[in-house]
Amino acid sequence: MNLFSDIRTLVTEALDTLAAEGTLPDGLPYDNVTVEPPRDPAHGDMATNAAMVLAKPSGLKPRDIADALAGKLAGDDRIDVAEVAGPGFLNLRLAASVWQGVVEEILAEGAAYGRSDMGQERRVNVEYVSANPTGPLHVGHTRGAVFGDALASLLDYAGYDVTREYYINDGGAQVDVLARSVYLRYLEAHGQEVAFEDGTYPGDYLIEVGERLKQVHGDAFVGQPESVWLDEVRSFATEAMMDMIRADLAALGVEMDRFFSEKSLYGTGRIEAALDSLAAKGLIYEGVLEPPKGKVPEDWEPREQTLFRSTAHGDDVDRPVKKSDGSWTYFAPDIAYHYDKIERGYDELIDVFGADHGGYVKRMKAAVSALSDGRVPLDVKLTQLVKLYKNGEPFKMSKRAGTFVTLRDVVDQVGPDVTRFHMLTRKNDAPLDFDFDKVLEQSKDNPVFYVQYAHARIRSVLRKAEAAGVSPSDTPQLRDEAEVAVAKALAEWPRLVEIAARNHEPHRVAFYLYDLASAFHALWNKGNDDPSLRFLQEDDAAASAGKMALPRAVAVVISAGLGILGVTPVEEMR
RNA sequence: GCACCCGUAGCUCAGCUGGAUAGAGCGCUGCCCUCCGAAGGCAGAGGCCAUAGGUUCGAAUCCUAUCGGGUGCGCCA
Repeated sequence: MNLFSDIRTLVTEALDTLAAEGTLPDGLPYDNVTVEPPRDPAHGDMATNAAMVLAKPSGLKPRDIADALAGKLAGDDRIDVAEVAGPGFLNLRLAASVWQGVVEEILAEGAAYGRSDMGQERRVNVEYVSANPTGPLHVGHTRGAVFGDALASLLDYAGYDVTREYYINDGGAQVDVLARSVYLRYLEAHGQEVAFEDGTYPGDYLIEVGERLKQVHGDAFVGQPESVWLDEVRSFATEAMMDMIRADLAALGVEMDRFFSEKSLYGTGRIEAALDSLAAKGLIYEGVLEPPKGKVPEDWEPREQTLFRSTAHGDDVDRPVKKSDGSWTYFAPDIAYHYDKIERGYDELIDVFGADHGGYVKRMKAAVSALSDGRVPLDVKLTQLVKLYKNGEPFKMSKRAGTFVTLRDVVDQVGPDVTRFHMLTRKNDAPLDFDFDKVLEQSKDNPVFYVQYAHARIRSVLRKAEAAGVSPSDTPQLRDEAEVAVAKALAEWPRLVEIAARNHEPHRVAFYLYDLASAFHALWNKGNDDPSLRFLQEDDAAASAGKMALPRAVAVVISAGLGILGVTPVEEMR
């Protein structure tokens, strides 16, 4: 159930009636008719712009339409007052029974309240993290992981059929570098002195991998040329890194449905097939790119390459798919990968990248548009930088100095719940401050705490009620405006889910939960002054029973919201 | 030079498919705090929504230009 869409239906039905009666012309488009909460609560509970939107197509004055509409709506028992205001808004004040009904509905539906069928089971592939398998996940990956995972859950909640996917970049030169680095650690494990030159990964996390390589292969690779060991060491090392990455993700509570290997695209004709598909559409050609305007690279020289005519699908310049030596650019397997996703039948694709890959968006969209003939939309979400702080002081990261902060560092210090919630307290494309101390602070300005606290308070009250022998009623009595305000916040949840899902913006859920918690805490605080507003009515089990309904409904919605964010609601805060 | 993202209160940021008098937290000012669960509560001040045009009944939101910040820009992924 969604109160806003219910009322909108009421409005459009009233419009139909007016049309049938001849007050309005037939066949007016209702597409732009909205029913929203007005910004100013003094304007009522809901407002519709129907009269203004329909004024032009009907040739009538907005106020005349609004007056007629108000007359129709006033007859519905859900509407207390319908009044015309401003340029033609129709403000609706809903009956008290409506808000009571919302709470009853939530208690009846439980976790299903707020779920939407908006997605119509359309298949969506959300690709996120996709970090190179050359080391542990760092903070930047953490944000992408949290964002992608919450987005996937949100879409699932909104009725989509979601696949969570990780693209393993195990086909390029960087995994050769990884293999050589592990080989050095392997030699080290055999007691040799080694030097880590530029172009190798000196990280300590490879020491163990070198030792395990020794355990498996003994000294078989010692003193041997690269041609002997490279393939074996590369796959050994890549798998070791992916094991580590999977464990990192698990620590954060992220579980992928599928890991897709870039390497699996090579030597299998998959890349060729994808490019053939583009070639068949006349989008592949041999050509020479113009040098970039302004800042020309020093070693620039014109060169003929195999190019994808991405400009035909909205890109700024055409993009090379082959290097001058004939090997694929990194773009080629990416095209093949997205071709694969399209062939697997997804209705919609979402890629989550770090903001430093922003320059890659247009060509990827162009590729998907070309490969699917515009049928499959690709949305690319970029996650901005995470700035780390400790005690309010910027925390400098340096691989060299060993102060590199990994996902594991973060999760070990503050836990997965705090990490996840805090990472969603900003829009994905806004930079995020992450202070190791502040995110653990128990105060109102820490949304993580504030929302959890609301849930814990409710659970505490319910435990006390149970101990006092109160059997909670499903029928609330909402008398005070603070109680009604909470019910109104609850009524917004289904609508919020759809807005957040439509925009691919899970942070909206976090902000909503903060607002809901805020309304709940306000009611609680009011109970401090006015005992009649307390949930537990001393020595009055019957009164307490009725008071339990509202907080129970709040707990249901907070749990559902936190569930989307991947955060566990707590029972107590001690 | 070009592309993308951003520019909203002193600070950090929300702001729905365009909707009415633009919101929250911090900070600031004032009052309250013998309160189911302490990690406080209530109220107030504070804005040319970067700037200038345009679209329309209506623009923080859409379009154009300009200014400022960030990111990226053919053989790194």
